[in-house]
Amino acid sequence: MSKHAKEMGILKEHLENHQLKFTRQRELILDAFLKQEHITAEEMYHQLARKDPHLGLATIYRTLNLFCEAGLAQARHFGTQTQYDNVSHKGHHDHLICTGCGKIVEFENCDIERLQEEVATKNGFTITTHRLELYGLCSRCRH
Amino acid sequence: MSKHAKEMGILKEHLENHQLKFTRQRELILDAFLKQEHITAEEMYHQLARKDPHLGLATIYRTLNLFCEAGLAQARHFGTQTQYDNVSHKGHHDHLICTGCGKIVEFENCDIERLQEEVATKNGFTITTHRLELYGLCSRCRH
DNA sequence: TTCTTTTTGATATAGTTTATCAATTTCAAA
DNA sequence: TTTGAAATTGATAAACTATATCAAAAAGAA
Repeated sequence: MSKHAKEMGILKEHLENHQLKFTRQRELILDAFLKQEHITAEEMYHQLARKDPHLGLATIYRTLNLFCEAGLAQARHFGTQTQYDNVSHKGHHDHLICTGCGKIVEFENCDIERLQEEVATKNGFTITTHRLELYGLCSRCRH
Repeated sequence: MSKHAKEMGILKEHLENHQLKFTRQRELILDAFLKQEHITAEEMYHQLARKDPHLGLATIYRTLNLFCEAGLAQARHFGTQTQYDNVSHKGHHDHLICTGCGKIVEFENCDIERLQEEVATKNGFTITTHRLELYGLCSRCRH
């Protein structure tokens, strides 16, 4: 049994529910993906080229987008590229980012999460995930 | 005197401090920009094409990036395009995004903003800006 | 006005992601 | 196990966004 049995199960269920097929490539890409916190399609392409030189870039893109639909990944536009975040690694923490030195502090705040739910409900939405990033200066950079 | 005298002043000061010149195009683009909460370069290109058909797309990009440097605008990667947010528009709004149909609802929540400040202060940060995106399904896509 | 520097518009280029399509693979049914 | 319809893949073309290039035009100080 694989180390990633749970996520593999989520993927298989998604595939079944959408008349999609379980392939060697999808298994390979999921295994590689779950080892990362986040990765770009290009990075994964080069990383997997060693294991399977014939794995095409288009397949990587298609598969990572599939993972997003299955709820295993989350796309995030960063600079000019798209980062695919590993949702299972992520937990529920948000980020404080210092624009001076690049320092990143993770935090969790239940009250904020509760208010987010409130806003969503008020607008008829059901939240599956979210992203909160606070940009500013840390104490050292402010001086 | 223009309706956007304050922002025009900020731009002119930035231009002077950087040996840049005040041009008809920069004035035109700033006027159009300040009427929006946020806009893409492409949208602005089409919008201004009616007033000045010869205004090039490259100039729009250059100028919007200039506004970012002057602190008048803020770039935000959204979907495949870059949104240029109007900073002078005080009520910073956040986004509810439907992963089913792509529908986007803007919202504002003072309580959330207050809690964000709290978190930042606790960690020694001073927030200059933030990004909050809630992903989920709208009422129509849930059914 | 003159002259130097910056800017502009048109377009080429770079870089990322998606579309296309013949060949291959999957998987359920026979 | 074999068959066959449907989905997937790999290679590559195409679409798209944003930046680079460069001759011509405009800005602004002298």
